Amino acid sequence: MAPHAPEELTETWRYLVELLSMQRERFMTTAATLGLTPAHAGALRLLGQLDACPMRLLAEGLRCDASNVTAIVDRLEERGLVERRSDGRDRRVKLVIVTEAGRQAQAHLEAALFEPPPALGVLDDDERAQLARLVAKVRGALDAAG
Amino acid sequence: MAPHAPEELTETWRYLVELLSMQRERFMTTAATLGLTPAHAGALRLLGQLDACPMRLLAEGLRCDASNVTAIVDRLEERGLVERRSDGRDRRVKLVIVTEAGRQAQAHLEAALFEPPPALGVLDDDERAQLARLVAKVRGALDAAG
DNA sequence: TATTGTTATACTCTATAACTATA
DNA sequence: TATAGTTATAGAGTATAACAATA
Repeated sequence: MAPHAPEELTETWRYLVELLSMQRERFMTTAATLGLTPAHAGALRLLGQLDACPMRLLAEGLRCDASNVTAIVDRLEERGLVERRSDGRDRRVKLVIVTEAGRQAQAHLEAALFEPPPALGVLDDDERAQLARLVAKVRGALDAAG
Repeated sequence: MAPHAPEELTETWRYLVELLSMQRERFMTTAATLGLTPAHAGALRLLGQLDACPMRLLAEGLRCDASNVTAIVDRLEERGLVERRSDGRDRRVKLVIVTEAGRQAQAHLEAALFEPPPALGVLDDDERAQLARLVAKVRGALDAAG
């Protein structure tokens, strides 16, 4: 680790932060287009990682109280994006299932979040490879640090 | 512009987005440490760019209704981070002035937002220069696009 | 008449506590 | 007794409308 960050790196990082801020706005715009608040969009996105998710688990993932999840899933269900289904083994738990329409909404949200911004198109093949290598190296350090 | 983003770039961008997410948490943690909600912290940060900011202008910067700014500035004033002062020329407007304590809080928030994460320390001088060049190029395209 | 900041008010989001049905 | 989901309710955040002072 460097003792303290060099000026040059600070400036570079600042631009990256600005670039990524625009990405966040893109996500919120996409969510609004789908008629979803950021919270609802976040829930739907989280559901993309599990086939059938108990309400309780969803609350944990969203880092909010379980009582809120009821309203959030209500809303998503009204829009036909998810369905509630009983769990066969434990009749207390309700599983949230993403519908086909929900899958499409998820795809839009994922694209808004993770699709590289057009500005990256100015990089040529070599530069893209360079950038990929640098980011991979940083990521390696990140994973090692936990 | 590339016709569509190559897979390799998508993966690179995804890691960058993850890195920024951690940065956002760092900002919120710092805000909480200072006893500020994200909204209040954002207001204080915005005030760092102007010596004396009319309430109305602050509302624009925060992209919220002017009526909210009253409560936000009230809170910041209670904590001794800002002061309200009348404008000499137009007696309708009140200027928000950042106090010395406010300046210190601003510095903490700026650092949390823009200080490069420790993971970037794994890059050596050459790699830092490479990264700076690539990001500068992307930024150039971004500015050109508006 | 228009504008700045404020207040009153309503709607949303989120958290706590109490309730139900299961386990 | 403990747990999953729900409901009732209270607190913050944010928007609209009406108001007083000033332009």
